[in-house]
This record gives sequence, C-alpha cells and structure tokens, in this order.
Amino acid sequence: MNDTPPSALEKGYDPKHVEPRWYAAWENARTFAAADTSDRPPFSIVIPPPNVTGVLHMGHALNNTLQDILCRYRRLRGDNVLWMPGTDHAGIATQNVVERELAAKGLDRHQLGREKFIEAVWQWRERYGSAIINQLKRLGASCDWQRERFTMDEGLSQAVRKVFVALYQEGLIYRGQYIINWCPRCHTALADLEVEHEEVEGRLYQILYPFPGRKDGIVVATSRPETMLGDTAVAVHPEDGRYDDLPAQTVILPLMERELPIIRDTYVDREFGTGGLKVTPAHDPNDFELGRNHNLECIKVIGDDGLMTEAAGPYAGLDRFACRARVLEDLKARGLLVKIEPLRHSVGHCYRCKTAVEPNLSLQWFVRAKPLAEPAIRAVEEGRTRIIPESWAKTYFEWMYNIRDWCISRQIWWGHQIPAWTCRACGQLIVAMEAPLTCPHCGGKDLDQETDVLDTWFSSALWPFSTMGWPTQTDLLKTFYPTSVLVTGFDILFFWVARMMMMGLHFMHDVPFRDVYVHALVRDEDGKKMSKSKGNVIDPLTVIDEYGTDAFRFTLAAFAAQGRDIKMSLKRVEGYRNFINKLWNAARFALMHLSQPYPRIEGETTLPERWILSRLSRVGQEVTDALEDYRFNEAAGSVYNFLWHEFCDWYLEASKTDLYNDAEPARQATARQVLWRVLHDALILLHPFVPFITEEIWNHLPGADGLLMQARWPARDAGVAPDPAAENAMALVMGVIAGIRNIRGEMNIAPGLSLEAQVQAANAETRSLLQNEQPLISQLSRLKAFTVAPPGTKPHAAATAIVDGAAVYVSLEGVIDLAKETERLTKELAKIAKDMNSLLKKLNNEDFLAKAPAEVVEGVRDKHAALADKQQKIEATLVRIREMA
RNA sequence: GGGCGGAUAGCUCAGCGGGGAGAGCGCCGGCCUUACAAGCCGGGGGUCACAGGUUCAAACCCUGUUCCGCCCA
Repeated sequence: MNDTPPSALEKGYDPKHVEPRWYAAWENARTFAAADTSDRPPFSIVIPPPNVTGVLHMGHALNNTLQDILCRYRRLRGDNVLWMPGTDHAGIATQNVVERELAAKGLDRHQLGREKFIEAVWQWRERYGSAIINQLKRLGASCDWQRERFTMDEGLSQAVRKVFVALYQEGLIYRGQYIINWCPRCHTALADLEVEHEEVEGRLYQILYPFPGRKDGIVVATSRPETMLGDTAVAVHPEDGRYDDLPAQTVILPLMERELPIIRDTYVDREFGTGGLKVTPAHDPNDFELGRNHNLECIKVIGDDGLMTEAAGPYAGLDRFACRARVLEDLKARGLLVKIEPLRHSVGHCYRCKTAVEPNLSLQWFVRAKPLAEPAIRAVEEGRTRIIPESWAKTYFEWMYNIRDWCISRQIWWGHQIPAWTCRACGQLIVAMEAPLTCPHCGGKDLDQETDVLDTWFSSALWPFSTMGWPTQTDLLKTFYPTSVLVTGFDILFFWVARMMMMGLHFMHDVPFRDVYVHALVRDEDGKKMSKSKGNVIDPLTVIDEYGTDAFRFTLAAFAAQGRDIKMSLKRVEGYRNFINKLWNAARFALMHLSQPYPRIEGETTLPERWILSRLSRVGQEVTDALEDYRFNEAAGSVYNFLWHEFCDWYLEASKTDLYNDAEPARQATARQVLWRVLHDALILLHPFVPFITEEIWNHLPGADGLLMQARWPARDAGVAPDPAAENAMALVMGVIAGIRNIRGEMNIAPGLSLEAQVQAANAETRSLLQNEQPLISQLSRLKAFTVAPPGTKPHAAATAIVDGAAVYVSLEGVIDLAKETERLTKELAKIAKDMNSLLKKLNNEDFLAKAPAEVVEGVRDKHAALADKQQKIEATLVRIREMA
C-alpha cells in the first residue's frame, strides 16, 4: 500500500486563504440555487432584509449564521432549499444618511427637490448598498443570490400598490385627522411602535386657571406647560367632591385669556395632582379622545417643525422648549404657577433619531388592524404557525389582542409614494394602482398625487410573498410558500413578524411561515446591549479577520441557547478557534494515513473502532434531533464533544499503533477504513456549523467526490449504528486507563518512567475483556506490562485504582511514597463514604422501597453494592500498606 | 401600572416532562509523547438567590420574598 499521503495539509489552518476560495467555488457551482419546481421536499427561508444603509453587526451575524446552519443542513438532507436574500430600503434611516451626506456639502433635500433627491438616494445605494451583501458572503451565507430582492424594486413596489389599493377598497385603509407621534427632527409621523418610551427626570407644574373675574380657580397639573396654549377645556372627575360646588362653569386660560368650559368625565384620575386636568385635544392622545366625546375644539399650537404656530398667539414662532420657559416665566410673573415638583415620567423618543416626539394632530393614513389581527392570532393559537421558544407566543398574543390602528404614512421622500390622488376640481380622493389621467368623478385633469410615502414596514410585511413574484402566481410561490421557518430577533416581533402574519393570511390565505424561531440578542461580555454610543460594539468582520469565519460561527451557534442572550467576547471566539485548529490537526493526522477511499469497513474491528462507530451514529442522531428543534447550542455542543473528546482524545490515540507502518496489513486496512468513515461522516455533521474548513478537508479526503456542500447527511447502516456492548466495554477500559493516569498524576511519577500494573476482577467476562485489551491499556497509560492476575493475589508496593468491577495495582517498587498513597486512598475513601451515606439513607427508607419505581430502587442497590466493593478493596489496600510500613 | 425572563463552580453559561451537580474559560500540578503547546495528562472548586410547600425523592414542580434585565402602557 502506498504510504505517501496524496495531498498533505499545511501545518496550520489559514482561514484567510481557504474561505474566499470555497465561497467562490460554491457560487460557481450554483450550489445555493433553489429549483423553482422539484420533486425534492421544499425548504424555504426568507432573510430578514437588512437595511441598505446597514453594515453587518453582531445581530445580523447571529441571525444569518443560524439561517445558514439550517439551510446547509436541509441541503445535506436532500431538500430543495430556497434562502431568499435581499435588502430593505429603510425609509427614514436611509433618508437620514443621504441627507447627512448632502449637509456635508452644504445642501439640503429641499434645494434639490424631490426627484433629484430620490435620484441621489439611488446613487447612494449603487455605491454602498451592496456592502452588507458582501459582508453576509464573508459569513458564509448560502443565499440564492441570483434572486436577491430590494423592497423598492419594481416588482415589490407593484405588490405594495396592489396591497394598498385592495386594503383601501376593503375599508381596511383610511385617511383621517388623528393624534399621531410626530418626530420634529425627521419631520414625519411615526407609528406607535416606532416610539421608544424612556423614563426621564422631569417636572410637574401646577397652574391655576382662575374662574372668570375671581382670584380662585382650578389648579391643573402638567409636565408640558407649553401645551396649555392649546387647551380647550378643563376636566374634573364627576364624583370628586372638591369640585361639587363651583362658582362658575368656566375658567380663564391664563396667558391666552380664553374662556374654557369645565367638563366632567370619569377618565380623570382623582389621585393625580389636584384632580384637575387641562385638556389639549391637539397634543395628547387621551385629551383627543376626551375632546371627541365632549365636542371640544382642537387647537394646534406646536407646528410640525417643532415651532409654535400662529395659534400660540404671542408665542408664535418660538421653539417648543423655549416656549415652555417663556410660558413658565409669564405664569410666575402673574402668580399663577402654584407649585413645581420633580416627576419621573416616560417620554416618547423617535426610534431613528432619539428626538423627543410630539403627540400632534395630523392628517394621516391608517391601517385598520383589528380585522387583520384576528386571523393572525388564530393561526398561532391553532398551531398553523409555531413560535419557538413558545414563551414568545404569549408576547405575540398580548400585542395582537391590544393592537391599535397602524399609522402608515410618512412625510419623507424615500419610500413607496402612496398611490392616491386628489382632484383639484372636485377635491375627490382617488386611490389606484397607476396614476389616473382624469378624475373619475368630474373628469378633471389636474390631479395631485399624495406626497406621503408608506412606512417601510408596510413593504416588508409583504416580504415572504412579494419576493417570490406575487401578485403573479409563480412556480416559486407554489413551491416555497408558506416558508418553512422565519429566523429573527425578538426586537422586530411586532414590527415585522406580526405584520407579515396579517398580510400573508389576508393576501395569500395561508400563513407566511410554519415556524418562527426567535433568537436572542448579542450583548457585550458584561451583558450590555452593544451600541456605538457606549463604544462596546464588536465588529463581526474584525472577529472574522482575526479568528476566521468558522470559529466565529461556531461560537455563535454554541451560545445560541433558547431564551437567553449571548454575551460575546473575543475570549470565547478564541476557544472555538482552538477547536477549529484541533479539527484541522486531527484531519491532518488522519489524511497521512488515508491514501485512497475506503467506502466499506471489512475485516474485524477493534473495541475502540466499534465504540467510535457507535458514538458516531448516536452523535449523528443527536445533531439531527437538535437541529430539527432549533437547539443550536446542543447540536454544536454534541459535535464539539464528539470530535475533540471522543474522536481525538480516545479513538485517534487508540488507533495509532494500527495505523503505523509496522502494523499487520489486514489490521491496518480495517483501521484505515474506520478512520476514513468516521472522518467522512464527521465532516458532514460539522459542515453546517463550520462550512469552510470542512469543505477544505473534504477536498483532501480521497474518495470524497464533489463538494461537501452537496454530500448526503449520514444515515445509519450496518457499520454505523449504536452498539451498547462496545460502549460499556470501552467505558470499563477507559476507566482502567484513567485510574492508572490518575496515579501517575497524583503520585508525581515522571512521564518517561514505564510502569507495570496488574488488574484483578471477580467477573470472568471482565477479566477476559481486560486481557484482550491489554495492549491498548498499556499503550494509553504507558505501561511496560499489564497483566490480569488471579483474584486474591497480593501485589507488593503498589498504588491502587479501583474502578467498577476491577482493582488496578500499579507497581511502584522503589518509587512508592507510602504516606502519599495512604493520603490519596483515604481521600477517596471519604468520598465513597459520603456517596454511600446518601444511598443508604434511601435504602433504609421504607417509603422509598415501597413507592419508588423498581428500576430506581434496583439502580440505587447496584450503586451501593459497587461502592461497597470499592470501599472494601481500598480498605484492604490500606491495611497492606500499614503492614509494609 | 401590566407582562416576560434571569439568579447553578472565580467568570460565562448548559442542565429544569423530578432519582447520586456539568461544560468552556480561568486556577493548581506534571509534560516539547513524531496531528495539534491554539496542545497532552492529572487536580482542586458549587447548603444550584432566600423562605415555605408538594413528593419516598426537588437545581428541576407549586407559593411567596429579594435582587437584576427586557417588553408594553
């Protein structure tokens, strides 16, 4: 047999050279491509589209690693896999970025005009928009790139218009004057969801609104005194005794000198402040409701630019915060500011720019959410869509049951312009897919298109079907909708997942995904959320540069336990980099002995071989089960432990003598066959997690034809199946070896010193097993002789290791330190005594004997007997030592 | 105010449809044993937050308490 390895691996693994090569190879071979139609089982995922402005962060890295693991796994299982990639136009975020760029050149978008500005955004996208796509490729993401979509593409835009028109015609979209959240900086309305509430230290101001012609009046409390300029009533609780007998039915609004009615409504909280509530329908959602019920006027005093309006009288033109200061000053001057106290309250901020939002009255477009939410709730209740981990389903229900109408219009330029026109002649509103030439109501030719654009999430809500060609009934849709699973972070469960559920059910009449796997957040090593302002972000690309993609991916997978956040630190990646290196070296060793393919295992196998094949089979099943249940960390842990601590630590060490050149040829052949098979299958099991290094090794493995990506997931067969007998026997042998090594370590015996040992066992089967494995035991515990002695033989100066069913005596003639050995054994005896004690307690408990299942009682008896045996042997040894001394 | 999650070895975390507490890192001791010092061999280390309860048996199930984190209002 030829002993020269066909292509020896480099001494160290270098991800930098390996990764780009294999990624290109996979793309060239079109291995990521899904078939529009196929007999194979379909498996599909749509990517959560990253913002075009985005750069890859830890969240993306985790999210896409998990998706890639699933996709690669399913391909290896033989499925027709579609991983649909793309990006999101991210209206406000992108507009902000481009505006900032313009500002650097001393320009603003209004100088450019709408058309020119949008052109500039498209140019920006041309230049930078593919950055994140390339970064995903470095992660190894096996998306079907030929199908890449963008939410502003013509096809997707058409889907958006179609959905808008349909919902409008069904009465599920309407336009109206309502209180919305206004971001004075982004200059647009926001949905309720897009407002982040944050506790801040503020102040509560108590202000006296006097009765007409009197000094006394009603004291109201507010944290936003500038809004008083828009007050149109004062409210008290109808059952609040303090306000039973009032000298007037109105009060005078200070500064504006306007007369306000006093209204009575049970909405008022009697405990808060003085029980008097100022009512500003144009600037507070609750006041707006109150105003509607009592037919109050709405006076808008804060403009969309954050400056006070004409309605604010003398304060017109002031910034809202400057106005607050002036109002307070003027109130104080008139003696109407009764009290100021500190107040901790939550203030809404824009989720894009963190500016405090202003509740403001405004004409906007809304989606009526309740009718859409109901089917989406039922789908999860009935299990047509599973949310994993299940605890998130509760959050989903909670939100869905309390859903409010969704404000979808945004006063920005970058996005899908709302397909609605107003006729100048008759003022009628026209909603249509394409721009109408004439007004259908009056035939007028002057039509103005609505300038607002749609919320970005409106288009991403259609993502699972718009990307597959909807509204056309494509083969792709037929094959892959509903998608198999959506992998996403919980932070967009409402923004995105819930809305996809609603839209998918409404327009496709089926759920958008069978499973939703909700993963955790990646935090820094102290558990803090990573953020630029905190300066604690770890850039995934830096990690990849330093440790390689595989090490990084494995780290993410290994820590992706359900329901717990991942604390990321380079220290941890380093640990898994070592694992990658271990894999590399194990393969390097194996390949030195594998000069040809060994598809079948022939000849007699040894115990370690039967054992490793059994373990391989079990681990394959474990990984399969774990991946099917999205238990990524368990899958990773299982394969990690197998490769390092079973394959490398025991099997490879055990197989060395058989693989070396002086081994008997038939034995050597079988050893190579087993080695080939285990490495071959292990590479496939590892591939979803660490695609690059496994593909590289595969390429060097004789007989592993084609790309590993296209291999078949290992199945159980005659050679590879669980073998409990081999596992038990191996456990005993490993126990004996561990016992001898322990003596070496504890007794500080020079590693070079070759020892002799003998073993005694009562059981004949055990004796014969140990007799057979004598060379293996000697080899792995560095003995010059290992003999099975008849029971009762008294060894001389020897250290003793007691394992289940056997006593091992390591001869230490001349080297033994009796005091030390006594100490070691006494320590072990104490441990045994402690264990026996707890077992004995059970065995002495009649209730336990009567009520516990028989096999449990039996188990405890067996353990106790085994410990008693050990104890007896150690005690006998101690007696012998004392006799020697 | 409502809801959710967490508290297990020095650190980061597994384990939780109940039957003798685990890993990685760190630490201690010994090794350049020809795949790997990014490694090998051995070792110490935990009243599983606290208090009750259910059970023959509780890290795991139930109740309450404390402390952290998150989401919604």
